[in-house]
Amino acid sequence: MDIPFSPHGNTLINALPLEDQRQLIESLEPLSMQLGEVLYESEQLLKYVFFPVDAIVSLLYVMENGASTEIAVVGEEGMVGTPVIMGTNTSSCRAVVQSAGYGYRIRSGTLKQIFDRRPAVAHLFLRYTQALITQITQTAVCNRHCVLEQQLCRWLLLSLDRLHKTELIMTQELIANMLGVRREGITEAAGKLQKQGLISYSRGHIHVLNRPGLERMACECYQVVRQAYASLLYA
Amino acid sequence: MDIPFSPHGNTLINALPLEDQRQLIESLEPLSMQLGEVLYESEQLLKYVFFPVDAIVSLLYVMENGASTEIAVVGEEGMVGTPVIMGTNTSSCRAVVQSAGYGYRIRSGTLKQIFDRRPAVAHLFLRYTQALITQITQTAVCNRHCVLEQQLCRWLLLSLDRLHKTELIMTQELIANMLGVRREGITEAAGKLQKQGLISYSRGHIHVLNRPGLERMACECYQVVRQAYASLLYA
DNA sequence: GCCTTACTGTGCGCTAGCGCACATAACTTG
DNA sequence: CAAGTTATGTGCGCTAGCGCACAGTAAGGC
Repeated sequence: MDIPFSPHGNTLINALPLEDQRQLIESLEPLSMQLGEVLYESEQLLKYVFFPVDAIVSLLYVMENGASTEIAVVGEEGMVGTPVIMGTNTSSCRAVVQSAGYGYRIRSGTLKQIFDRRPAVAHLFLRYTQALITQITQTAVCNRHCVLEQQLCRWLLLSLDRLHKTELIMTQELIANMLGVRREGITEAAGKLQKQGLISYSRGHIHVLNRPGLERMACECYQVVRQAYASLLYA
Repeated sequence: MDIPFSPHGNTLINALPLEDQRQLIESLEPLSMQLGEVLYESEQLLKYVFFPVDAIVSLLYVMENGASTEIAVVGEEGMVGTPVIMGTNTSSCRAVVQSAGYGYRIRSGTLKQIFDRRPAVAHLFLRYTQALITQITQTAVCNRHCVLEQQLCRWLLLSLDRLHKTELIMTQELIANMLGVRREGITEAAGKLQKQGLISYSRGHIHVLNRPGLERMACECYQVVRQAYASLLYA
């Protein structure tokens, strides 16, 4: 396969000791992730674990009536399929590609073996999972207490952090599905942000014009999550 | 210490192979947990990990403005302080005793050592943490999409499952703080349940009269969590 | 037994977000 | 470039839950 990988690859993998990294890379398989692609379905056997490079993946819970909520978002800083290392072989969430790009995958069994035999891998991946838990926690809090406009800011910032670009390619419809709200609600909230000169919106293309402003507009939830990921690598 | 422990103790500990169990029990220290007691504060060093026996503990996130949300509830089926085994020494949540009772505690460092050296312990505790993640996930979903009355049912059922009694001792004020809603909202929702003969309420004492009815009234979120914990021990 | 304190019930105006129905407006495809 | 498709903007009535104010009412202390 001939895939134009980002020069930086996946942070989680890069942070491993060289020896462990080599062991892991041997079993990695590059793949391209299309917008909307479902990496795994809820309650389905997790055949692979994924490491995004320049793609973003959403962990989405879908209710019986079709209502959905994004529980967390994963990019180049993490992995998709943490239940595998936790010793479970299914997830209650669906994993959907939210921003197309590239990444790696590895067979669940292979990863679990490496995880069990290599303490440094176990240590780092568990710490990552803890950061993910913090993100899920803040999603729960934010869903309860923050107004839509703030939630949108948090969501945009989390996506920005994982894309390293100022342009996001996503429709309001898509964002609404992720946040579990009406599309019209996003139109309104995004309109306000645009009026304040923080973003510019046009048919599926969002340009972030003033990131610090966006951060000031977001609720505290964003900073909590950011902090959790920032401290991940320093211990 | 002479504490009247429940005959059954903590499920998580009981499920360990005898050898591992003995190792763990050596370092356990019994303690009584008072209603409202804070086992650990958010962002504070986790000195101990706790194993409730007949107490229930809430993991509570408190926002800057004082608004709170319960993220998960832990009883005799689990442990309080999972971040320790994940390799982090703080939590973004506060742990508060929601129903008084007894339990054990163990020094974080000691537990981490046992976790690192005993694969069976690691395996079980990680599986538990995954079930906890499912609970947090459903909290996020429920906060977004379910009406208060359903959420109250879910919450009552989760508490019941951990108490093995039909009487809960908790005020509406307390429940409101846990769910992150107004006390008046609980008055109204509880009133409806009472009118339907599902519970009877009086000044801090809730009697569950019709558990199956309560389950039918709850949203799907409860069953998802229940299922996650049920399958925990069978693999 | 009285009095304080804690718990619960109720009413009322307000707001955020929902559901629905359209009206535009911009890409895309033939 | 016409036509269909997709994305966004807007309006309107509706509901759940909030914030506040206050009225009962049980429980426990002295």
